Amino acid sequence: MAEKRMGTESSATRALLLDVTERLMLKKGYAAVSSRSVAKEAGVTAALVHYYFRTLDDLFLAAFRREAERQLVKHDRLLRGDQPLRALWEFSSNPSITALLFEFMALANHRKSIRSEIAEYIERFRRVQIDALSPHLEAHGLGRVDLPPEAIIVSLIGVSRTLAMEQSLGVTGGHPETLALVERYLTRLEGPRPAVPRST
Amino acid sequence: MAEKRMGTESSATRALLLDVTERLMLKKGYAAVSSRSVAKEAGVTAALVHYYFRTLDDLFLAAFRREAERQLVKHDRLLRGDQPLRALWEFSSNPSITALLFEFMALANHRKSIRSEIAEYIERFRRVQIDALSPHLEAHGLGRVDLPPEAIIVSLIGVSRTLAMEQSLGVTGGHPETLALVERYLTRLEGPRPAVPRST
DNA sequence: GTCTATAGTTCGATAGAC
DNA sequence: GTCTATCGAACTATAGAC
Repeated sequence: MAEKRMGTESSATRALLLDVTERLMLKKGYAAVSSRSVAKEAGVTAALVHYYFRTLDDLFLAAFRREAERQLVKHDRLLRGDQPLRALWEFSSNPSITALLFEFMALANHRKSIRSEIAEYIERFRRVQIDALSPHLEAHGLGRVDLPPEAIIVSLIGVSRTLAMEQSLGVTGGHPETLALVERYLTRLEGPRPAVPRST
Repeated sequence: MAEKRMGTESSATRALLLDVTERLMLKKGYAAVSSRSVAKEAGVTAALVHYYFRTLDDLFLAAFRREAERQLVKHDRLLRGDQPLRALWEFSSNPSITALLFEFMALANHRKSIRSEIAEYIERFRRVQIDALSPHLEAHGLGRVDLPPEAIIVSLIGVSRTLAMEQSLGVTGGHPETLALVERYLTRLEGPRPAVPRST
């Protein structure tokens, strides 16, 4: 059987469809993404969406990969600065990135092909974090057996993502105390927050 | 205009529909919940679902409330034991409860009526946690200004939920080190894990 | 590269019979 | 309390014209 026609990776329309998909996921959730809703928002027809992405899963996967690669680049750059732990905290506190990751995780929970892709990327981010931060933390005498860099990183990310998610729901109980604790911890390790925040 | 007919709160069928809704959310995600899918799984017709719950939002809300109230009872009991912090850790590490909460949060992100209900319950859980744990932690000299109970609780929950979620995706990077760290921390504060785990 | 047209599903919600 | 029947809408995906 012959191959179905398909759009190329470099197409501007394809990029637009991915933009729209991301926007729609953030604003209305993954369940609001359909070939029709994406097409309408992009000003094209649903058939064209299927021309670039055979199935909806392909569309989700492409959107996830593109954003993950973008974030990996940004992530790498931040971790090479002089306050990598603080940078990691701020990176994983980003509300819209957290919300988007959350949508993809919710989606992944019930779609095999997407789950394995997301798991792979999370592991990849984590390896980069551990590689970048281990020497830095050990220089502060924090690589000790009872406080390994892996545990510091996972905890920091767990707390930041939880705060971000709860905040987007409007929950604030215990947040000020937790933020203050993290801030003291980061200051002790890497000094105070710079007067001019690092650029995004 | 006259009131629409509606089922009563005490109906066994109503309870069954809530059971099915919960099961379906866990297994296939909230997007797989429809009046038809719930009806089919419960062995009734879609019209009957609408007889008990006027809209799908009503169904979701009822399912959330019922489960939240159940968990509040369990939560209360656990926090009154002799290792409340460890109990809180285990409580919020429960994979299926975490997965279900996650589904509801994903749903809530884009449905106003559900969002406010979830936010309210999270705040309620947190107040109970703070009230129960503050005296306990202060007895261990941990209520100090620089390490308030609120921050300990939020951090512990953030880490446990993140580990649970990642685990369900198949991510394990940094988990062993983090689990070991938490275990050492809990042991230092409340002693070792009991030989026979507390019952659920 | 983009469209129209269409097949085949599934959905939310209601009216009204039993 | 539960069902059948139904409206009107939205959905995925494809074939084929332009």
